[in-house]
Amino acid sequence: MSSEAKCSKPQCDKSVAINELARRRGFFWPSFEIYGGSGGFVTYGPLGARLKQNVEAKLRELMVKKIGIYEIESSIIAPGKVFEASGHVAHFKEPMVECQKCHTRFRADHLLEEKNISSKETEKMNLEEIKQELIRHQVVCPDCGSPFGEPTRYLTMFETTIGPYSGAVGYGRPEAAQNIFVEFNRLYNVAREKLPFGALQIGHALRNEISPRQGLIRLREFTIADLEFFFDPEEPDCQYLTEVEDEVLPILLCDTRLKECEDITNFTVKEALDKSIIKCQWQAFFMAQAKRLLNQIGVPTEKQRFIEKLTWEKAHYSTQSFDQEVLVDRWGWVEVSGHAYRTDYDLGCHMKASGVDMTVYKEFKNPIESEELIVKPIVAKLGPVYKGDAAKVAAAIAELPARQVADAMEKDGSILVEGYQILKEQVEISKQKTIVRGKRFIPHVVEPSFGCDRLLYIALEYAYGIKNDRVVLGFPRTIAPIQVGVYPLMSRDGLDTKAKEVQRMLACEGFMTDYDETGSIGRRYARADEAGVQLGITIDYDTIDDNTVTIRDRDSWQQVRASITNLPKLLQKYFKGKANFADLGSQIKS
RNA sequence: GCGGUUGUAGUCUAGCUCGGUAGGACUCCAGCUUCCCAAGCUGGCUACCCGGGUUCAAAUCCCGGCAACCGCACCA
Repeated sequence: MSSEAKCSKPQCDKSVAINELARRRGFFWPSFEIYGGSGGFVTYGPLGARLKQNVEAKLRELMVKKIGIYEIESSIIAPGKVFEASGHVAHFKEPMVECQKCHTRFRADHLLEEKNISSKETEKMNLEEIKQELIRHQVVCPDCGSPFGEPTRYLTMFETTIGPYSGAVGYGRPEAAQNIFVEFNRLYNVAREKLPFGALQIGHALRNEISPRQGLIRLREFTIADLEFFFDPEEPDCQYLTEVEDEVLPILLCDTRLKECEDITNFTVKEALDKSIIKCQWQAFFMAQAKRLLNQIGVPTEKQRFIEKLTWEKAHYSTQSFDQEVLVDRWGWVEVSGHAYRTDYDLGCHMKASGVDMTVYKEFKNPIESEELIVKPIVAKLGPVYKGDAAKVAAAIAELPARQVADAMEKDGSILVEGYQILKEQVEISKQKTIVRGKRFIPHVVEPSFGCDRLLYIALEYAYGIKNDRVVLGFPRTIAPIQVGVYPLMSRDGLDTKAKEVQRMLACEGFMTDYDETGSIGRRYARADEAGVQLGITIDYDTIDDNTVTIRDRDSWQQVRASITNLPKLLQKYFKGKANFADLGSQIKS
């Protein structure tokens, strides 16, 4: 990952300003502060929790509602077998060595790889063997040339025991995907045994990072949204493709990357598929939806890109992978979603490890009829001749290809099987018609996977703006954590009572509302802007007379006047994007 | 994990050299004032990261821990 746009002075850095604002206004802050804190854990406050819900709702809207994906919710802890089968136990456990002098740490397998010992071999070694190999090849610290200390293994999964028996190892899931694979049979049943279908799980995942930094970007406990979409590899067409085929995807191709170049090539979804840049229609579809998701939480297309992963960067299960990245002020390009074509890898692994059949049955459109030559030993005739060996002889005959037996009988009238001369009359040769009506296979999977905490951070960063020296969080209206703030111009003369009535009415109509009566009206507008409150409704003395209010737009600071009676309908249209701010009421001259 | 820097109210910070338990600004809360963009006045709440040591006395000096920031490493 490149790390341009780096800034040495933390002051001029958006992330510092956002973290400060987030703490102060209650979007998020480091957890467990009263005990000194613990790195890599975060608590979302009232505004943050709501913003996160709204971002996740957007994801559901694009992925779940529009394409009929099933959503599940399963457990964070899983028995050891699950992650042994998936390959995570092997891949999350890295042998490390530390230089005794300069204390730099290295991956032992990487060091041995330079001595032509493949990572497959090191995976099988225990720590003592790794130590011996390091000594044998005289591997020393590449930085200072000093010898290494004892190798250790670092497991990035959280390990625990389930129940009181220490033998029952459990792991905190490092991704939400495995729950879906493990439950495949039930889900397939619920889907009434039809492909394609997808399942989504949004939930917490755990990775015991060595050193989490970068705030919300890398956490030890975080929210992941894994979508596993199952389809028949022989019918890979996506029926919604026309909805996205003109969507432009900015892609940084492997070939470009190998030239040490970061130039982006723009493809429409259609082009990318035609030119086989993206090999799977569904994967292209999800990439287009992912691009739209980021657009809708405030990231323009020119600040997004998809990176085609190089062979050695791809996870063990994937044949083609793209990472979706967004340009972030502090850290450059940051991954927000991964799009992997996982083939039948995961279901295959769980099938093998559990012994449970996870194939699906597909009926052919036209049953395949075939005529097969059958050679059947006639045991009644073999018995009297071979006595005790008869069964063995019969089995040996059945082992032979039918064609070979038939040809020999035709030609010689007999065949030599395991030293026995078998005569024509001792077997029955016939043609048998068989009808194959279908077959069983393991579905293929494309997986879009999102980091929800990163999405939230990015929504905040792209909303962050400064207008007249004030911070304004200009969220897209569909994700604003508070939709409507209600303010009495004065907190007396019945204006406050009226304002509370209006707030209550709007809350009952289903809007996210806030009420604020302290300080001057200007101060309250400023507070609201900083929290990203989309609209402000102010109750003034005219309201008492004619039941109208002013509505203020957070982004333009313009105001219009509308009747309270019309508010619910108007606001509903506005928040669904079916009305503009100017449509909400009559202009007010300022 | 390693090395460097740092840790004082919600936020920004003064005080630390040379020990005598904290001062400001903004925010927040209450009251007054104020008829639409952080106005003003009065009052109020709130802090020395945690633990240990030295000392009559520690925000200050020493040791240990934790956390943050910057580099290194790590990020299946």
